[in-house]
Amino acid sequence: MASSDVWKAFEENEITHSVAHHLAAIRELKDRYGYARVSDVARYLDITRGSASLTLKALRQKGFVQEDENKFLRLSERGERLVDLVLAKRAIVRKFLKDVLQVESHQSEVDACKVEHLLSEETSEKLLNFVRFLLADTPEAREFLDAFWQTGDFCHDEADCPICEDECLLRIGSDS
Amino acid sequence: MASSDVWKAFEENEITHSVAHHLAAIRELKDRYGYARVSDVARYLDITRGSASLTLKALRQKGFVQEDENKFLRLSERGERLVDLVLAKRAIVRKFLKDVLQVESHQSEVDACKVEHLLSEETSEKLLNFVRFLLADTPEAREFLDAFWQTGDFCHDEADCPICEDECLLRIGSDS
DNA sequence: AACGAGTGTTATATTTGCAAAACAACTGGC
DNA sequence: GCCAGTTGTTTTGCAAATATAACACTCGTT
Repeated sequence: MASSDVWKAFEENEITHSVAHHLAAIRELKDRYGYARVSDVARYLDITRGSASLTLKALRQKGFVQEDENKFLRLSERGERLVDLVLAKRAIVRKFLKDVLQVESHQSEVDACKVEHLLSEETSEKLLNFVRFLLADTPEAREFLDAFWQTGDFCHDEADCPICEDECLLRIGSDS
Repeated sequence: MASSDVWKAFEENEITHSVAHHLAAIRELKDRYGYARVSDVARYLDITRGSASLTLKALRQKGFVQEDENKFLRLSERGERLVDLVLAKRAIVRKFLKDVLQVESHQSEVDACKVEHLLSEETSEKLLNFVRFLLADTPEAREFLDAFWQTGDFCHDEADCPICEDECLLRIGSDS
């Protein structure tokens, strides 16, 4: 009666959504303006300096962030690697949602941002490969995508849907 | 300097991960054993009865769960609709990860479970359509999938990757 | 009638992420 | 040199989501 291991894995993520964005903020600010201080991160994320100060202190203690002699922040090696992974995942998902599924642009941003820090390496690598293959200019990919985009809604008929053997994926399509 | 609206949208979800699983537990327990009480939910989720009691009380007050004269729980109309959506999203994502991307089975479960309650309706509907189209037995889909699965790793060469115009999706593929 | 097991609730504590406010340190203009 | 503005920290408070522990109720057995 215990399928608890799966859902409890939710907690066991390397970082939280909040932390991911603090780290990404440092990356972005340094890229754009050449430096990132606590206040800059706070402004960028639209939180108070106090909050940012606390979160960033924790990140310093965990070794993701380091501080200049002049209070300038930078990512440690670990921090860089982590933010690389997170930003890559965000980009991959966004690309997939926007350019393949053709989800509306802003919604793609939001959805990608929500899941970026939750996907496993395996999933994101395979999704990356998939998107690359799909958007490469091979005949198979082109023909498939053309057919898909042309079709529009494919199947809202519960009876002869080729997927719904084991579970019904259809309630989401019909009402809601 | 404020791209804060996107990442803050993370908080504005209809339900939390925890709530999604409490509701799903009621659904599952009623399906399997015919009833669901606070204790059953707690056992199923491997949390204490106290926690389950509090969470379920909140869900009663929000109108997602109702209580029998004999302390038996059941989902309200709204609760049923909500859990339908969440379980549909979980199933869609799992299907995509497992049967298209060929992510390892348990990892598919975990990743699907992590994002199930975060995806927008638009994204999940479009993903559903996509998966249906992919797994339907049309020549375009078959040929495309065959080609994809046969290819294995597609492109780990940063130079001439057809996707990486605007952003580098490659760091995830090369090191890590 | 009493006892023990199972059940539900409540009281209290912890953690996380944020805000608000108070404070000290620095900076630049005058 | 001084005053205003900016910066970083700290303290305090809050809300959500858990946990633990203590308590009360019900029921079946003896």
